[in-house]
Amino acid sequence: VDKVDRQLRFARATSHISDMPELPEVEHAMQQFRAAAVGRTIARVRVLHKALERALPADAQQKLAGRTIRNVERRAKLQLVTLDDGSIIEVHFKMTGDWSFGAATDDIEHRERGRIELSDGTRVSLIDGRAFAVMRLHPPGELALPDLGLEPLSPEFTGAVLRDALAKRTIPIKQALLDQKVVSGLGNIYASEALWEAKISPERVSNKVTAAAADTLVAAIRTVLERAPAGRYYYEGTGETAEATDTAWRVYDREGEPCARCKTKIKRIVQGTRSTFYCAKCQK
DNA sequence: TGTGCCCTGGTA
DNA sequence: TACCAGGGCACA
Repeated sequence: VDKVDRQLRFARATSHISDMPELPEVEHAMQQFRAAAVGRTIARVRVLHKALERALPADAQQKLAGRTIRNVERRAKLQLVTLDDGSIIEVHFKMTGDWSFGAATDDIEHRERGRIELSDGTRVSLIDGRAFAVMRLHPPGELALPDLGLEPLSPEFTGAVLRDALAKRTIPIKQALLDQKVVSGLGNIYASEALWEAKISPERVSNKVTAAAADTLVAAIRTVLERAPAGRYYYEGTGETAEATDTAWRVYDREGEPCARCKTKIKRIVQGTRSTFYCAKCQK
Protein backbone atom coordinates (compact mmCIF):
# COMPACT_ATOMS: atom_id res chain seq x y z
CA VAL A 1 0.00 0.00 0.00
CA ASP A 2 2.86 2.38 0.80
CA LYS A 3 4.34 1.72 -2.61
CA VAL A 4 1.03 2.41 -4.32
CA ASP A 5 0.56 5.56 -2.32
CA ARG A 6 3.96 6.82 -3.43
CA GLN A 7 2.96 6.11 -7.01
CA LEU A 8 -0.25 8.06 -6.50
CA ARG A 9 1.55 11.03 -5.04
CA PHE A 10 3.95 10.97 -7.96
CA ALA A 11 1.08 10.73 -10.41
CA ARG A 12 -0.75 13.65 -8.87
CA ALA A 13 2.36 15.77 -8.97
CA THR A 14 2.69 15.18 -12.69
CA SER A 15 0.54 17.82 -14.28
CA HIS A 16 -0.18 16.32 -17.67
CA ILE A 17 -1.85 13.25 -16.23
CA SER A 18 -5.60 13.06 -16.25
CA ASP A 19 -7.30 13.23 -12.89
CA MET A 20 -10.57 12.00 -14.28
CA PRO A 21 -11.34 8.58 -12.95
CA GLU A 22 -12.99 6.48 -15.59
CA LEU A 23 -13.68 2.79 -15.48
CA PRO A 24 -10.10 1.45 -15.52
CA GLU A 25 -9.08 3.94 -12.86
CA VAL A 26 -12.05 3.10 -10.67
CA GLU A 27 -11.34 -0.61 -11.07
CA HIS A 28 -7.77 -0.05 -10.00
CA ALA A 29 -8.78 2.18 -7.09
CA MET A 30 -11.29 -0.43 -5.96
CA GLN A 31 -8.60 -3.11 -5.94
CA GLN A 32 -6.30 -0.89 -3.88
CA PHE A 33 -9.09 -0.18 -1.42
CA ARG A 34 -9.90 -3.87 -1.20
CA ALA A 35 -6.30 -4.76 -0.45
CA ALA A 36 -6.07 -2.06 2.20
CA ALA A 37 -9.40 -2.56 3.92
CA VAL A 38 -10.99 -6.01 3.68
CA GLY A 39 -10.91 -7.81 7.01
CA ARG A 40 -10.13 -4.62 8.87
CA THR A 41 -12.41 -2.77 11.26
CA ILE A 42 -13.39 0.87 11.02
CA ALA A 43 -12.29 2.80 14.10
CA ARG A 44 -13.60 6.19 13.04
CA VAL A 45 -14.82 8.07 10.00
CA ARG A 46 -13.98 11.72 9.56
CA VAL A 47 -15.73 13.98 7.08
CA LEU A 48 -13.75 17.06 6.12
CA HIS A 49 -15.94 18.85 3.60
CA LYS A 50 -19.56 19.97 3.69
CA ALA A 51 -20.39 18.41 0.33
CA LEU A 52 -19.33 14.99 1.61
CA GLU A 53 -21.16 15.67 4.88
CA ARG A 54 -24.42 15.90 2.95
CA ALA A 55 -23.88 12.43 1.52
CA LEU A 56 -22.48 10.94 4.72
CA PRO A 57 -24.01 12.82 7.68
CA ALA A 58 -22.94 12.46 11.29
CA ASP A 59 -25.32 9.61 12.14
CA ALA A 60 -24.00 7.56 9.22
CA GLN A 61 -20.42 8.29 10.26
CA GLN A 62 -21.21 7.04 13.75
CA LYS A 63 -22.86 3.86 12.46
CA LEU A 64 -19.65 3.00 10.60
CA ALA A 65 -17.48 2.94 13.69
CA GLY A 66 -16.87 -0.64 14.81
CA ARG A 67 -17.98 -2.22 11.54
CA THR A 68 -15.66 -4.66 9.81
CA ILE A 69 -15.18 -4.42 6.05
CA ARG A 70 -16.12 -7.73 4.48
CA ASN A 71 -15.94 -7.08 0.75
CA VAL A 72 -15.25 -4.41 -1.84
CA GLU A 73 -16.68 -4.59 -5.35
CA ARG A 74 -17.16 -2.38 -8.38
CA ARG A 75 -20.25 -1.92 -10.51
CA ALA A 76 -19.92 0.64 -13.32
CA LYS A 77 -18.04 3.52 -11.70
CA LEU A 78 -19.45 2.72 -8.26
CA GLN A 79 -17.40 1.11 -5.53
CA LEU A 80 -19.48 -0.94 -3.12
CA VAL A 81 -18.09 -1.68 0.33
CA THR A 82 -19.96 -4.40 2.22
CA LEU A 83 -19.74 -4.35 6.01
CA ASP A 84 -20.19 -7.14 8.56
CA ASP A 85 -23.80 -6.15 9.36
CA GLY A 86 -24.75 -6.23 5.67
CA SER A 87 -24.82 -2.49 5.24
CA ILE A 88 -23.06 -1.10 2.19
CA ILE A 89 -21.00 2.04 1.61
CA GLU A 90 -21.52 3.27 -1.95
CA VAL A 91 -18.65 5.38 -3.27
CA HIS A 92 -18.60 7.40 -6.48
CA PHE A 93 -15.46 9.35 -7.37
CA LYS A 94 -17.31 11.54 -9.89
CA MET A 95 -14.63 13.61 -11.60
CA THR A 96 -11.70 14.02 -9.27
CA GLY A 97 -12.10 11.43 -6.53
CA ASP A 98 -9.25 9.15 -5.54
CA TRP A 99 -8.09 7.07 -2.60
CA SER A 100 -4.99 7.77 -0.62
CA PHE A 101 -3.55 5.40 1.96
CA GLY A 102 -1.43 5.97 5.00
CA ALA A 103 -1.46 6.12 8.79
CA ALA A 104 -4.43 7.38 10.80
CA THR A 105 -2.08 9.82 12.47
CA ASP A 106 -1.06 11.47 9.18
CA ASP A 107 -1.79 15.17 8.76
CA ILE A 108 -4.84 15.98 6.67
CA GLU A 109 -3.81 15.96 3.03
CA HIS A 110 -4.40 18.67 0.48
CA ARG A 111 -7.91 18.15 -0.94
CA GLU A 112 -8.70 15.39 1.54
CA ARG A 113 -12.49 15.32 1.97
CA GLY A 114 -12.96 12.27 4.14
CA ARG A 115 -10.97 9.71 6.06
CA ILE A 116 -11.72 6.16 7.14
CA GLU A 117 -9.49 5.28 10.07
CA LEU A 118 -8.99 1.57 10.62
CA SER A 119 -8.40 -0.09 13.96
CA ASP A 120 -4.91 -1.22 12.95
CA GLY A 121 -3.81 2.41 12.73
CA THR A 122 -4.03 2.78 8.96
CA ARG A 123 -6.32 5.06 7.02
CA VAL A 124 -8.01 5.31 3.66
CA SER A 125 -8.71 8.88 2.59
CA LEU A 126 -10.94 10.30 -0.08
CA ILE A 127 -8.98 12.91 -2.02
CA ASP A 128 -11.24 14.98 -4.22
CA GLY A 129 -10.36 18.37 -5.65
CA ARG A 130 -13.78 19.38 -6.83
CA ALA A 131 -15.64 17.78 -3.96
CA PHE A 132 -18.21 16.08 -6.17
CA ALA A 133 -17.41 12.58 -4.97
CA VAL A 134 -19.88 10.92 -2.64
CA MET A 135 -19.85 8.18 -0.01
CA ARG A 136 -23.27 6.98 1.10
CA LEU A 137 -24.22 4.41 3.70
CA HIS A 138 -27.07 2.05 2.87
CA PRO A 139 -28.66 -0.09 5.62
CA PRO A 140 -28.73 -3.85 4.97
CA GLY A 141 -30.83 -4.69 1.94
CA GLU A 142 -31.52 -1.07 1.04
CA LEU A 143 -28.95 -0.45 -1.65
CA ALA A 144 -30.82 0.51 -4.81
CA LEU A 145 -28.45 0.79 -7.74
CA PRO A 146 -29.46 3.02 -10.61
CA ASP A 147 -30.59 1.39 -13.85
CA LEU A 148 -27.29 0.33 -15.39
CA GLY A 149 -26.40 -1.23 -18.71
CA LEU A 150 -23.88 -4.01 -19.14
CA GLU A 151 -20.26 -3.65 -18.17
CA PRO A 152 -18.37 -2.72 -21.36
CA LEU A 153 -15.69 -5.34 -20.72
CA SER A 154 -18.13 -8.18 -20.03
CA PRO A 155 -18.49 -10.84 -22.75
CA GLU A 156 -22.24 -10.24 -22.75
CA PHE A 157 -21.72 -6.73 -24.08
CA THR A 158 -21.91 -7.29 -27.83
CA GLY A 159 -22.70 -5.21 -30.87
CA ALA A 160 -26.20 -6.65 -30.91
CA VAL A 161 -26.77 -5.65 -27.29
CA LEU A 162 -25.47 -2.15 -27.93
CA ARG A 163 -27.59 -1.74 -31.05
CA ASP A 164 -30.65 -2.87 -29.14
CA ALA A 165 -29.96 -0.29 -26.43
CA LEU A 166 -29.62 2.38 -29.10
CA ALA A 167 -32.65 1.31 -31.13
CA LYS A 168 -35.13 3.80 -29.69
CA ARG A 169 -32.71 6.64 -29.08
CA THR A 170 -32.61 9.66 -31.32
CA ILE A 171 -29.80 11.46 -29.50
CA PRO A 172 -26.28 11.55 -30.99
CA ILE A 173 -24.28 8.37 -30.40
CA LYS A 174 -21.70 10.19 -28.26
CA GLN A 175 -24.36 11.27 -25.78
CA ALA A 176 -25.89 7.79 -25.76
CA LEU A 177 -22.53 6.26 -24.86
CA LEU A 178 -22.42 8.46 -21.76
CA ASP A 179 -25.84 7.20 -20.66
CA GLN A 180 -25.09 4.55 -18.04
CA LYS A 181 -28.27 2.69 -19.03
CA VAL A 182 -26.80 2.05 -22.48
CA VAL A 183 -23.42 0.88 -21.24
CA SER A 184 -22.19 1.29 -17.69
CA GLY A 185 -18.85 2.86 -16.98
CA LEU A 186 -17.97 4.88 -20.07
CA GLY A 187 -17.10 8.50 -19.43
CA ASN A 188 -16.55 11.54 -21.58
CA ILE A 189 -12.94 10.78 -22.45
CA TYR A 190 -13.36 7.19 -23.50
CA ALA A 191 -16.58 7.92 -25.39
CA SER A 192 -14.68 10.31 -27.67
CA GLU A 193 -11.75 7.91 -27.90
CA ALA A 194 -13.89 4.89 -28.76
CA LEU A 195 -15.75 6.75 -31.51
CA TRP A 196 -12.46 7.84 -33.04
CA GLU A 197 -11.15 4.28 -32.83
CA ALA A 198 -14.33 3.01 -34.52
CA LYS A 199 -14.29 5.81 -37.13
CA ILE A 200 -17.84 6.75 -36.22
CA SER A 201 -18.99 10.37 -36.06
CA PRO A 202 -20.06 11.46 -32.56
CA GLU A 203 -23.02 13.15 -34.21
CA ARG A 204 -24.43 10.02 -35.78
CA VAL A 205 -27.99 9.47 -34.56
CA SER A 206 -28.05 6.52 -32.16
CA ASN A 207 -30.73 4.50 -33.90
CA LYS A 208 -28.95 4.91 -37.23
CA VAL A 209 -25.94 2.92 -36.06
CA THR A 210 -25.73 -0.19 -38.22
CA ALA A 211 -25.08 -3.69 -36.94
CA ALA A 212 -21.59 -3.61 -38.38
CA ALA A 213 -20.86 -0.22 -36.84
CA ALA A 214 -22.14 -1.42 -33.47
CA ASP A 215 -19.79 -4.42 -33.62
CA THR A 216 -16.90 -2.11 -34.49
CA LEU A 217 -17.84 0.27 -31.70
CA VAL A 218 -17.97 -2.46 -29.07
CA ALA A 219 -14.51 -3.61 -30.11
CA ALA A 220 -13.29 0.00 -30.01
CA ILE A 221 -14.69 0.52 -26.51
CA ARG A 222 -12.75 -2.54 -25.33
CA THR A 223 -9.62 -1.30 -27.07
CA VAL A 224 -9.61 2.09 -25.41
CA LEU A 225 -10.51 0.73 -21.97
CA GLU A 226 -7.86 -1.96 -22.13
CA ARG A 227 -5.21 0.49 -23.29
CA ALA A 228 -4.99 1.77 -19.72
CA PRO A 229 -1.72 0.21 -18.63
CA ALA A 230 -1.75 -2.42 -15.91
CA GLY A 231 -0.05 -1.46 -12.68
CA ARG A 232 -0.53 2.24 -13.17
CA TYR A 233 -3.34 4.18 -11.67
CA TYR A 234 -3.74 6.81 -14.32
CA TYR A 235 -4.29 6.65 -18.01
CA GLU A 236 -1.71 9.02 -19.44
CA GLY A 237 -3.56 11.59 -21.46
CA THR A 238 -0.94 13.59 -23.29
CA GLY A 239 2.77 14.20 -23.10
CA GLU A 240 5.96 12.26 -23.79
CA THR A 241 5.29 9.37 -21.43
CA ALA A 242 1.86 8.89 -22.92
CA GLU A 243 3.24 8.78 -26.45
CA ALA A 244 6.07 6.45 -25.45
CA THR A 245 3.78 3.97 -23.72
CA ASP A 246 0.97 4.12 -26.28
CA THR A 247 -1.43 5.37 -23.67
CA ALA A 248 -1.94 8.77 -25.28
CA TRP A 249 -5.40 10.02 -26.07
CA ARG A 250 -5.99 10.02 -29.80
CA VAL A 251 -8.48 12.90 -29.85
CA TYR A 252 -9.50 13.95 -26.33
CA ASP A 253 -8.15 17.40 -25.45
CA ARG A 254 -6.38 17.58 -28.80
CA GLU A 255 -8.37 20.29 -30.55
CA GLY A 256 -6.41 21.66 -33.51
CA GLU A 257 -3.83 18.88 -33.45
CA PRO A 258 -3.48 16.55 -36.45
CA CYS A 259 -5.49 13.33 -36.44
CA ALA A 260 -3.15 10.37 -35.87
CA ARG A 261 -4.69 8.61 -38.88
CA CYS A 262 -5.25 11.28 -41.50
CA LYS A 263 -3.59 14.48 -40.16
CA THR A 264 -6.84 16.46 -40.36
CA LYS A 265 -7.17 18.91 -37.47
CA ILE A 266 -9.11 17.50 -34.54
CA LYS A 267 -12.36 19.34 -33.86
CA ARG A 268 -14.03 20.14 -30.58
CA ILE A 269 -17.80 20.44 -30.32
CA VAL A 270 -20.18 20.58 -27.37
CA GLN A 271 -22.82 17.90 -27.07
CA GLY A 272 -25.24 18.12 -24.18
CA THR A 273 -22.89 20.46 -22.27
CA ARG A 274 -19.95 18.03 -22.68
CA SER A 275 -16.92 18.48 -24.93
CA THR A 276 -16.51 16.04 -27.78
CA PHE A 277 -13.29 15.72 -29.74
CA TYR A 278 -13.23 14.01 -33.12
CA CYS A 279 -11.82 13.92 -36.61
CA ALA A 280 -14.40 15.16 -39.08
CA LYS A 281 -12.64 13.45 -41.96
CA CYS A 282 -12.19 9.88 -40.80
CA GLN A 283 -15.17 9.64 -38.45
CA LYS A 284 -18.29 9.28 -40.56
C1' DT B 1 -34.80 15.05 -24.18
C1' DG B 2 -32.51 19.15 -22.45
C1' DT B 3 -30.76 22.14 -18.68
C1' DG B 4 -29.08 23.57 -14.17
C1' DC B 5 -26.70 22.31 -10.30
C1' DC B 6 -23.24 20.67 -7.06
C1' DC B 7 -17.69 22.29 -6.42
C1' DT B 8 -12.82 24.11 -6.81
C1' DG B 9 -8.28 24.25 -9.19
C1' DG B 10 -6.29 25.65 -13.21
C1' DT B 11 -6.23 28.78 -17.02
C1' DA B 12 -7.06 32.76 -19.97
C1' DT C 1 -10.50 37.88 -11.58
C1' DA C 2 -13.84 35.63 -14.24
C1' DC C 3 -14.57 31.50 -16.36
C1' DC C 4 -14.57 26.67 -17.41
C1' DA C 5 -14.35 21.58 -16.81
C1' DG C 6 -17.44 17.60 -15.92
C1' DG C 7 -20.73 12.67 -13.63
C1' DG C 8 -24.97 12.07 -12.60
C1' DC C 9 -29.16 13.49 -10.73
C1' DA C 10 -33.39 16.54 -10.20
C1' DC C 11 -36.38 18.84 -12.67
C1' DA C 12 -38.82 21.11 -16.65
